[in-house]
Amino acid sequence: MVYLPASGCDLRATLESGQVFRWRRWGPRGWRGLIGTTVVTLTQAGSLIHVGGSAAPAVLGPLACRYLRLDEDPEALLASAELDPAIRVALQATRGLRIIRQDPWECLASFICASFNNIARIAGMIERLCRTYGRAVAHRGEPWFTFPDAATLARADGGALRRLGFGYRAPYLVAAARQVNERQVDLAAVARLPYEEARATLLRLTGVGEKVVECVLLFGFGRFEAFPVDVWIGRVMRRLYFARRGATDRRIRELARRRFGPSCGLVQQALYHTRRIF
DNA sequence: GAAGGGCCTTTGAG
DNA sequence: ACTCAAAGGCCCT
Repeated sequence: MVYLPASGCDLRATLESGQVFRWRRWGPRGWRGLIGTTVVTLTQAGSLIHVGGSAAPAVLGPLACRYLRLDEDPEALLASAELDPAIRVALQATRGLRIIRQDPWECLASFICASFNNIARIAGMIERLCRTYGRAVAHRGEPWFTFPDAATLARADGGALRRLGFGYRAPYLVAAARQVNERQVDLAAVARLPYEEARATLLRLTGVGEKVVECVLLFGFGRFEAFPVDVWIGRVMRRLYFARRGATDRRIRELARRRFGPSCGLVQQALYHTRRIF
């Protein structure tokens, strides 16, 4: 077990803001889940974060630090943004919310499942996906399951996924897994591309459209220029900046990019989580 | 090339 | 039991 300085990170806001779907409450201030193949328990202890799990302390510390982005200061990004009062309120209400560094493939697959869906159901779907196709990792006598890799899901049967409750997303997920597995879209290469090229490349994936691609760029590739516009972000942004005028999601995203610059992703997640907690 | 509409599966929550 | 809405994408005008 290890203690890390929280550096302002609030675990609840970070883990329960809809960027990840696999963490479960563990005790009064804790969450348990997996980072890669390691079972990890994170506990908020004031200005410290306690890290336990199925690996040596020397591994757990850096793993959690990187995952929670404790090595970065979000305030630095916000310094150059144009923040009106409504945005400041959202940032204040969700203070401590970090953008997690997720595995690109897990993030991609998760957000393909997220389309026209709700978070409770997404979590259930992903849990069944991992139990069915993931690898069992024993931790203190309990089995936990890793997120299945692209090669495994590329061999999965669409019908089987439908029976797991994936609905019309089942064929999307299998198709995307094949594209990734066959390197039609090389995620490692995408990580090195400039934003616009990375975006265009990811959009070739089945089941990835204008909204999901922004989520993957933000949560999976750490591109803070991304600004996912879902139904809720669309509503609040239209109310704030497009009074009595209809605005397409594209226009909203473009306004956000101009206004919030490199902190787009942070502002978006603050707005999104604000409507979830109120 | 941009924008709008119909259709698609399932289920958690009220 | 019934209804509603959900971190949308695809395909066609």
